[in-house]
Amino acid sequence: MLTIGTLAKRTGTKVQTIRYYEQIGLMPEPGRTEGGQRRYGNAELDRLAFIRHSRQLGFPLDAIRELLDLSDAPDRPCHEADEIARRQLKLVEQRMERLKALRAELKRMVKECSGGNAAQCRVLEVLRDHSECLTEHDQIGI
Amino acid sequence: MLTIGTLAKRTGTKVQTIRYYEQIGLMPEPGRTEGGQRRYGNAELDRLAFIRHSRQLGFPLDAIRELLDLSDAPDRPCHEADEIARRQLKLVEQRMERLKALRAELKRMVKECSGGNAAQCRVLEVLRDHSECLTEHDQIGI
DNA sequence: TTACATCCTCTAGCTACTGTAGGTTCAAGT
DNA sequence: ACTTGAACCTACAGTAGCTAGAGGATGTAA
Repeated sequence: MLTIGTLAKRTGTKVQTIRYYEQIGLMPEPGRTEGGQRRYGNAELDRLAFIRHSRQLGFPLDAIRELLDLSDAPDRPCHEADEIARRQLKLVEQRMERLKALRAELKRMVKECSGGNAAQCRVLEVLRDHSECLTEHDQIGI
Repeated sequence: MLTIGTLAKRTGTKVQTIRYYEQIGLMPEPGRTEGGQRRYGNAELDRLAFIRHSRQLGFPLDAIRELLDLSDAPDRPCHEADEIARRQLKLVEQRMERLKALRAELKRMVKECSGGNAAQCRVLEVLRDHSECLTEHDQIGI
């Protein structure tokens, strides 16, 4: 049986995060000692590892919830999981494109900084005037 | 004089966002009509455009605050602005690297999906076991 | 004058956690 | 058996950067 602290260490999670996952129903309510402390088994360890790994791949908690449901029902066809992964892949690719444009713009800003004072600063100038942009970057969420 | 709605339209901002910027001190308190409605001039339009453009380039509000301070003091040397931009560029480059690794992993997951049912699904399997990863991806914030 | 779009304040909610306060329990050492 | 100290407990507040809604006031054109 594992304490919450041990579980946290094994999965690279903070203790509070585990309690948070329990609160939102992503982790089950575990057994308790007489004194009221949580104790976990291997099933919970696996489940948390799954959650953490999915998070590292950028899946939002909602998607992870769906994936866990699928994982709990081995008979269901897997194209749903595939679709969730494809959706995530698409998102990642969109983010990459956006970051590429931003990087180009930032590189240009930094390169053109004259090193004088703020009045002539190209960095500030570029920020002041969107029309100077070489690239399009129209949504804000990165 | 511009109403808040016009200002919002001109800068591609939501009305609530402008009020939020005022609340956190990023935008100044504007003049009001007798009835209490906000009215803006061109200085505010420029300032908001600056803020929005900086946000689109991924600068956090704190950095934008610093940039606005610099922008308000044309005599200060510009290396501070340059440094903020460089910091942002570095962040963007880190994010790109991370996304590249994630994309590789997701592509592999999707490619190997057998199309059977959840029990044999590679997507779920890869998520279950981090050791199957081909790439390292250890922080969560994307 | 009337209609109605737009404005106002205030509050709560979103994601995914993280931190803190104040108190309890567990396990190891003596 | 007793003490000590790390780890646990709950509950609440805070983070970034907005966004949405309620319920009511104002501005403007016909």
